[in-house]
Amino acid sequence: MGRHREFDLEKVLDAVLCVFWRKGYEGTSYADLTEAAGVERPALYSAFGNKEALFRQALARYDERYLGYIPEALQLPTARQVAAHILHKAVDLNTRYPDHPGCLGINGALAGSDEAEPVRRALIDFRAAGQAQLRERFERAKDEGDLPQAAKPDALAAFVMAVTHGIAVQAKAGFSRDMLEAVAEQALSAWPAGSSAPSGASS
Amino acid sequence: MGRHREFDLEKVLDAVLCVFWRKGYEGTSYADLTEAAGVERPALYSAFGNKEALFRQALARYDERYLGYIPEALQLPTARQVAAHILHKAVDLNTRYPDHPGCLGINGALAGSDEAEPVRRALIDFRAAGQAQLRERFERAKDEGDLPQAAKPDALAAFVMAVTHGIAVQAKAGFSRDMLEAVAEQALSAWPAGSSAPSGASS
DNA sequence: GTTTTTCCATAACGGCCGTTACTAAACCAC
DNA sequence: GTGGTTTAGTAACGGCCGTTATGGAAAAAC
Repeated sequence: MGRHREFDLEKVLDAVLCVFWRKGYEGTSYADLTEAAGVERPALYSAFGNKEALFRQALARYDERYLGYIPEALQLPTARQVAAHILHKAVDLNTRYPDHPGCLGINGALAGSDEAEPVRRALIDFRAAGQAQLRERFERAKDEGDLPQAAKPDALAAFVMAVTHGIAVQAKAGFSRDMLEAVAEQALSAWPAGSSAPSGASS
Repeated sequence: MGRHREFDLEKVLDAVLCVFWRKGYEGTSYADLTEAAGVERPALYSAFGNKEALFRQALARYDERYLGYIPEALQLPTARQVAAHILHKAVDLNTRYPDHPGCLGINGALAGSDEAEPVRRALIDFRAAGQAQLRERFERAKDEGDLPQAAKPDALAAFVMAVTHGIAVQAKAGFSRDMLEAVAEQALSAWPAGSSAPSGASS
């Protein structure tokens, strides 16, 4: 039934993802995308739909390829370890690729024209989902005595996310990995102590 | 000699500033600007120069009109008070105007097309200048014993800025003021204690 | 081998971008 | 009042945007 596709869908999506990561959603043009992917415009349209659909698929791939450390972190025994794991992995992710520093969720769309509002909304929801996972994990920690009864899981989750976002902003500004590690360490130095740690030592 | 300007330069700049604040640099078009300012395009060009020059003047006005709390904070007696003042005022600034939440420095340009790189650079320098002020202030605090000898002023300054940036990102995502206050408080809860506080109680 | 279906690529679409001639109007100096 | 000068507003510029119609090449079906 007809001609075969001549390019690798995943490779193209990876190339597209890197461009979005570096230039944001609105800052990326189809000229950028075709150059990076080695595929002409109509092929991108037929394979992924329009620009917004393409970005959403790139975001999903970003999640599965680069954000695996979050579910990883959520399974650690103590809340502090969860936070530490997320913060340090975020530092690493934000500085690992000099060609596209920072993270897609922050770089992609903070401000921009009205037309891109749905995409910004998608990114906000994306971050909110991660934060909700974190909050639930901290609620469990509170039940387990790993966080003190006075701890506010939603505030702690928001704090960890805020530091993560701040790190992303600074990574995009060119901060060194060491400096970002120091930021993460400082954020952790005030972590509330619970009455009992379920298992393992702190990271 | 010649015709008089029919509009108030400062009012126009304020209107322009609010648009940039809300939509970022690249996301703002001259159609947006003329509508908000009530002034036609050529008038903006003759009064402020091109779009980049206009943005830079808006940024300067943002500094003098909304970031006065930073020099204010730098004069407080203890480093912790400095950090607390900045964090809480940042929360306030980021949530005070529902029409343009977040802060101009973050909203303005995190990612975008290559053409806007000079503007992004200007914003990065802008933030770096603030961070350098903070670092110098913390170095003084270390000399005064207000911060422990082991404290790293540059890391502390980067941390305060990171939390500030994270708060800006979250404000733009619609977080409540209370939640952002909780984030700021959590950031402060780990503040390193010095051997002596020069004067006054902690905020 | 012909037909049919699918994909690739050139090229073009209308629309908005930032920027600027150009013309008319308003003001000062004389 | 007249001339010189600065501003205001209309309208247009070339260029890039995201998107798509179109025609030819390639592979499967018969």
